[in-house]
Amino acid sequence: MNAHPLVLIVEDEPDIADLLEAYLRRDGFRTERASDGSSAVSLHRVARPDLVLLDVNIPDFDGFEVLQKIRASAQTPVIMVTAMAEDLDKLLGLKLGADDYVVKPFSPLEVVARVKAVLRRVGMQAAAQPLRFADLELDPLAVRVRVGNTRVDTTLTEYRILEHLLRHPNRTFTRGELLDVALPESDALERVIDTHLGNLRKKLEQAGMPDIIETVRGMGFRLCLE
Amino acid sequence: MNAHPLVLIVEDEPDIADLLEAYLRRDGFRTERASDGSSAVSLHRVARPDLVLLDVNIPDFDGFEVLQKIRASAQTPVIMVTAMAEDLDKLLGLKLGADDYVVKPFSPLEVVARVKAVLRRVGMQAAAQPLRFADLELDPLAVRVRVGNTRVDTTLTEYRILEHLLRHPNRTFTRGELLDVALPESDALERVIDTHLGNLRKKLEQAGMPDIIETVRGMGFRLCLE
DNA sequence: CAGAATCTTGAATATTTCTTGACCAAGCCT
DNA sequence: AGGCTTGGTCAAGAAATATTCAAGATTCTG
Repeated sequence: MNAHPLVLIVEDEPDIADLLEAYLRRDGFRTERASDGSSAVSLHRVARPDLVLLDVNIPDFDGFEVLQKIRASAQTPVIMVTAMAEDLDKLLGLKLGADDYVVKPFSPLEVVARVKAVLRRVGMQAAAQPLRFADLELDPLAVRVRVGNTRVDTTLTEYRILEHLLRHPNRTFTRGELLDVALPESDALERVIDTHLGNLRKKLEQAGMPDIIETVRGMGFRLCLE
Repeated sequence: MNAHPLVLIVEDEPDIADLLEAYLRRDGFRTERASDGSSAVSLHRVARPDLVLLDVNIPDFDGFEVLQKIRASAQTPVIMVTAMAEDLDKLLGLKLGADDYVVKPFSPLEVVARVKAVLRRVGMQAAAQPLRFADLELDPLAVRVRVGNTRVDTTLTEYRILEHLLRHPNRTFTRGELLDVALPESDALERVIDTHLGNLRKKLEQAGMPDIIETVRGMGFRLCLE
């Protein structure tokens, strides 16, 4: 089994499928898509996903039937997605054995959380995708930074600041924003950020990656890509 | 948006609605009220509020449905109000659904603070697209200027002046107005603007974009697009 | 509980940006 | 043209802001 679990998204509205795909990929999942019942079943047979996100209302034949057919051949975890609360009743009544349910409208973050929860339950770990820029590599799971082959030993706060900057490249953040991200519960002065950033810069420079973090005088800081 | 943003309060308990209304008005908001789902939707359509404060438990149809119907036609920011922490699950993520949420019992001051925060966030989103004129590009998130591929290194004041001019092309501004925009707290002489503009012009020229800022003798300056 | 690591603070230092005033150039008016 | 007003440029000093450093506080760890 791969370190990056494969999720099969069965959804006929392309916008929603896009959204889910984007969020899942950002968190290190691979995805496949099907937009109707029969292709969902055949894709399941071929791709052997680790989990299926299954909309109830799809053309061809509906989510209930898909679930049934899937379950006939495998115990792949399935999360059902329904547009209406009424469907939920039906689902629960049928006791078909979906592993979880999500009702539209949903937040993609919530869906990702549930996917992770279900996978955890069945004993699989979601892999977070490392963030990269040039030689800089940042691994959210390990909470670790490397530049090329040398590892950079950061503290957690330094890591958080760097991760945030890397997730929003080029954007300028005020000290306040960075403080929120890196030390949410703290009531330290905004100036601590200067210190942490100073330490971070020093470590990055020693690792051979100087000058990535620019200061925007009178505003804050930004990570400069290019 | 008006100087006094309009908030639609959807709440079936008159006491609570009164309270919210009082606090919001005291802070310069205009308010409208609806006490059930269908009137909420129609009022939203007619009044076009800048923000909706939406209780989940209301008669007719519930807050989630109202949110859905509102979102079907507009991106009006919505803050959900719920009585129970359990509902929160559904609200979390904030990406597809509401912009923020509040759990009862709440302090009206907190609610007002969140209303302001959300409006600020939305206002910033409007400001988030890069401004362009020909090869000139100005990115408000990054707080950075480029001409074609070369970056132009401006100070924050220079940036602010340029942004303001770019947001109101062709309009002539007095030195006083530009001073207000770029250095609101300062009590410097108006002539500082000459210096800052001079520096800005020099930098723009070096980047290959000369003569965009015209001087209007006896008046001030303008950015000339045509 | 001790030791280590990390976070926080304030002071000293360094850097950038702002402001001013002087001087020169350009436009405007009679 | 000549004088007067307004704008441009420059450089030096002032002010604001960032960086560094070291020491104390706090939190984590064994």
